[in-house]
Amino acid sequence: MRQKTSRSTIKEVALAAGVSTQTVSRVINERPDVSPETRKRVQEVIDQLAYRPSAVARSLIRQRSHTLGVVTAGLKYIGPSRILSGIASAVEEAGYSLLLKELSDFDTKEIEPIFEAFISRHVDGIIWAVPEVGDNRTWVKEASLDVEIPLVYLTMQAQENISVVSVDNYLGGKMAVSHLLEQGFKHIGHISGPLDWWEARQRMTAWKDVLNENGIKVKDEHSVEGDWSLSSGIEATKKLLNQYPDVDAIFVANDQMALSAIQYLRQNGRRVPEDIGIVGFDDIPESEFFFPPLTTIQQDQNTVAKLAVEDIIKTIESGWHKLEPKEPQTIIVPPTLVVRQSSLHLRGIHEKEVEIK
Amino acid sequence: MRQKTSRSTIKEVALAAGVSTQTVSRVINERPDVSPETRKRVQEVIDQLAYRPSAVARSLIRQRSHTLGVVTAGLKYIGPSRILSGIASAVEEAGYSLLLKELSDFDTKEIEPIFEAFISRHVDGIIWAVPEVGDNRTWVKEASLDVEIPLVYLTMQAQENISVVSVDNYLGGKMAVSHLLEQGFKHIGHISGPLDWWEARQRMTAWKDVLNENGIKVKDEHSVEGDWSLSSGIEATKKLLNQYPDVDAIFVANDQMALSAIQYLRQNGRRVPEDIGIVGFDDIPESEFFFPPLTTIQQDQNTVAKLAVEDIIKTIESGWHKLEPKEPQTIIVPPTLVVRQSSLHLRGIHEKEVEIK
DNA sequence: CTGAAAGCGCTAACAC
DNA sequence: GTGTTAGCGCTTTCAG
Repeated sequence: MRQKTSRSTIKEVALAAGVSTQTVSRVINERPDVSPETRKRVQEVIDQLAYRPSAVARSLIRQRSHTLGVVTAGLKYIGPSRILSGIASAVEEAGYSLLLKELSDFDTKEIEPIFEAFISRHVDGIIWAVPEVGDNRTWVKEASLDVEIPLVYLTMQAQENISVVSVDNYLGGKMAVSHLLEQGFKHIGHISGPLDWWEARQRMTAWKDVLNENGIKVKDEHSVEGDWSLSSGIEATKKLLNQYPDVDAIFVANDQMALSAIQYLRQNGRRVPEDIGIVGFDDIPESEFFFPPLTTIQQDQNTVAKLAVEDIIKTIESGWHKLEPKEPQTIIVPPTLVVRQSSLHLRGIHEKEVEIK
Repeated sequence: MRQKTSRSTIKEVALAAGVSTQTVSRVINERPDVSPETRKRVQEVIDQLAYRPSAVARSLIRQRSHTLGVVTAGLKYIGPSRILSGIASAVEEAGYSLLLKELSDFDTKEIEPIFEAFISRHVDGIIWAVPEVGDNRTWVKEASLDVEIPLVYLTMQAQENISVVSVDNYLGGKMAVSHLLEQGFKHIGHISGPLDWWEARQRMTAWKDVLNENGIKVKDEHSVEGDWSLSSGIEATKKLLNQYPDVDAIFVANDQMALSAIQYLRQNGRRVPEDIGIVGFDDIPESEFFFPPLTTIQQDQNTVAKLAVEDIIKTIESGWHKLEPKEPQTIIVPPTLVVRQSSLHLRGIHEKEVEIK
């Protein structure tokens, strides 16, 4: 028969089992110093009353909530939700709960109240999984100064006194552009993300650096700024073709823009990869099934999430107190180049000849 | 100067302000019965010490946590994350916090521990935002029987004694197929989602019903089951063309499969929409920029999320107790047909002639 | 208007 | 082994 009245307390269990609350506490915490018979009797009562210890009361007395605060932004995009998914399962696995806050705007100033809510709920640690846009990093750093709680940042520029876990965007950019060069492309343009995003700047800098290292002059009109969206991919491509007519390959800062770029190019009589090679960034599910399939840089966001959770929990469980300065960790995860058809120039040339015949 | 020691308590504030903790409590709760001078003095101390009342202690004494438990699954897909995003902002707006659990598997049996964790943390209500797959609904219903907490289900079959907020999948399916008929298509096939999903069955049933109502015989080989993924869209299309050679239009149960279907058709020399019309379901961002742009059914998941949150908070704040049987709410949100090029047969015929000339 | 006392559900520290 | 006492940080009586 089910217990349908309100949640039962340790007192009620104690009463029903004829022991003190302390003994019940010992049983539910699996302490050794309880006689087998007592334990059994208490356990039976617990099962019968469907008693569940109150995590709230425990948090109060233990000054530990076994809860992590997680801040995200842009959940409607695929990247942030994949990260959150990774965080959620890692947190779960570690036996913690997850208190979620979503920032409605990337560079919002509602950072204070978020920290306050977390503190007031006694979270044991905070994971800041908001992309670095504009100077939101500065605000967070500011706001986090009087937070005496372990804090890890995701996808943010590594810096002193701050623990960061991130994919190596710069390396990814280098891999993409080097690959295009190896394929024999000579005039490699770039469609960047919004340049107030740190990730976008990293990818763009990598593009410039690789070209420079290979003795290729980079001019301003060789790149166009997009905003990550499909529609901006079309606009940017149009503009780039215009201001850089010689372009024979484009490193596009994310897959969505790359996909719409390909679409636009094909509709305008440019073949991919024969006329123009394309490399994207992210490896979204669509990329593999596009025509032509998109060469791209794969970010292992699951690993990033796991590492961040592991790191913060290690800090928590080591009993770190803000008083001692902590040694911040910087973990950079390398991305992977996934080669598909959209960038295969060498082979593309042959296909071209065959088709033309 | 910043306060760098550990969190301050109401006691410390009281001491520093020379009043009792009770008075401090009155100030932070904005009770009227405090003299202006006292209030001011206390407020100053609060600001100076950066005092934040402990939500944990409050939850304990008030037996209300101002926290909602939310369960999702499949966060790596775009649909669930959009819903979660809507939930998160609605919850925030209502002044609640959000405790998140992700089910690793749609038909997992780890439901019990999730409820237990929520109960133990004294959540005021639970939002079950996991798609109905297989008989997971039954398990949840089972597990929720002894949960004396307001509970709302998202995207689930409406039923007795359960509050449900959902998009009208059946209506969406009808809109899609009716639209294709109006466009003059005669042989409308269907690529469904996995049929252990309730949503997939709803959409499929609608397809059948509309055809039947219009005197069209539906045979088994007129539909193929996919699994929502891009790759399954290709497989399913191949199979459908094979077993239903006359097919001149396809209602595809989600946009991802629709996109890869279009891709496959075009690569195999079938023009969309001239030879085959396509309608999808979901309206993902890509659909608008595809070639041809995809006609689809738009689900307003944000509205669904908002309604669910509003409903549960209303129940909570009405002081509902499980003892009284509650009158469950069923809210069905209608979807919208978004017409783009992929389904325009009437116009398509003219274009065809023009092109051929 | 303000304070003292009691207690939310649990556990730590000590007694027995 | 088990019970008693005290108290986590706050709010709710109820006096004054």
